[in-house]
Amino acid sequence: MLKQTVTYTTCPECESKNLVRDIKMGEIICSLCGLVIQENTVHLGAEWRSFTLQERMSKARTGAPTKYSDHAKGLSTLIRVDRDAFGRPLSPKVKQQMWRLRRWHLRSSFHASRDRNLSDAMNELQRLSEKLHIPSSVQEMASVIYRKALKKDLVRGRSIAAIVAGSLYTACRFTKTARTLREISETSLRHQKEIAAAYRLIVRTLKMKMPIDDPMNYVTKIAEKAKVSSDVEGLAIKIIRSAQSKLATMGKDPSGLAAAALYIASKLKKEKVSQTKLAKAADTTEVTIRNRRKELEKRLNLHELWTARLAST
DNA sequence: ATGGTTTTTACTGCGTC
DNA sequence: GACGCGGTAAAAACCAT
Repeated sequence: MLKQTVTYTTCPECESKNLVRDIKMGEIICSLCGLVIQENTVHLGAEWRSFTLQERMSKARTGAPTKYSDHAKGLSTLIRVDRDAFGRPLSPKVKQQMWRLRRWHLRSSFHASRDRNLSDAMNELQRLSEKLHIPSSVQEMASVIYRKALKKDLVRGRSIAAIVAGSLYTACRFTKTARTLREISETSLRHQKEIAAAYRLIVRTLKMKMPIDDPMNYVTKIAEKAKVSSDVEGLAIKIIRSAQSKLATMGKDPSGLAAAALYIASKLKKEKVSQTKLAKAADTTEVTIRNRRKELEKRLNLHELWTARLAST
């Protein structure tokens, strides 16, 4: 098979310059639309592929719901401190030595279990990041968040995969990387609710100050997915901005709002984009787009839309 | 647990290509 | 007919209390 040797600087699919070289997978991908531009060398990821959930579950060695509490089971050999092998009481001096030994025993196995937890978690994080094409800097941040969560004992009694997904989502939100909770939960082994709970837990206990989920962050992603011109995209951004100043944006699904803004913009520019397309790109429904559109057109009356249009043409 | 808000699902009629 | 568009009602999901 012939290898493609052309090197790109922009994504041929969406014109984005945001290309990422993924060492592990040995390929170059567009971090916005996820297109794999160049597949070249060694593939260091998982050697198996899976097509159904069941298959994935059975093949995955990393994502198994290993519980933190399992580690107690490895500790069947407790060192006794009060009596010797014949059941006779020990002298205070020996007793003290035994306490020390016991403490080290506990401590070392604790460390071992923590290491295993961490390596499991990092494997899972790697898997998710590959599938979702997460920029490595964001992935790095997710791993830091996970370590902090581990230190705060948040993983005990919960599934590692859920906390990992939660950490990843937190990192995405924090860095304004446009990945929805649903996208993440669909590639994770855990359910969306569980991951959302993990996210809230992480934010709360680590006292992270999160930036609000800005519809603006989704505009470019949706625009490129639905193949909308950058002209329309710019207008959509203006629409959202003025909507935000008019406080018409709170409590609403941000990606739905972004899609509606794009829809209005495309209509104003007579560049027809169907609701269905936008809805699919935004991972929402046509109804939501219609509702947002109605609200937007009501709040920012036609006059403003016209001036916005004039300003951009 | 519950009630209020938002999104989704499913179904409708209308116009156009 | 197929498609896009707009609306509605009811179910489901979400959130604060």
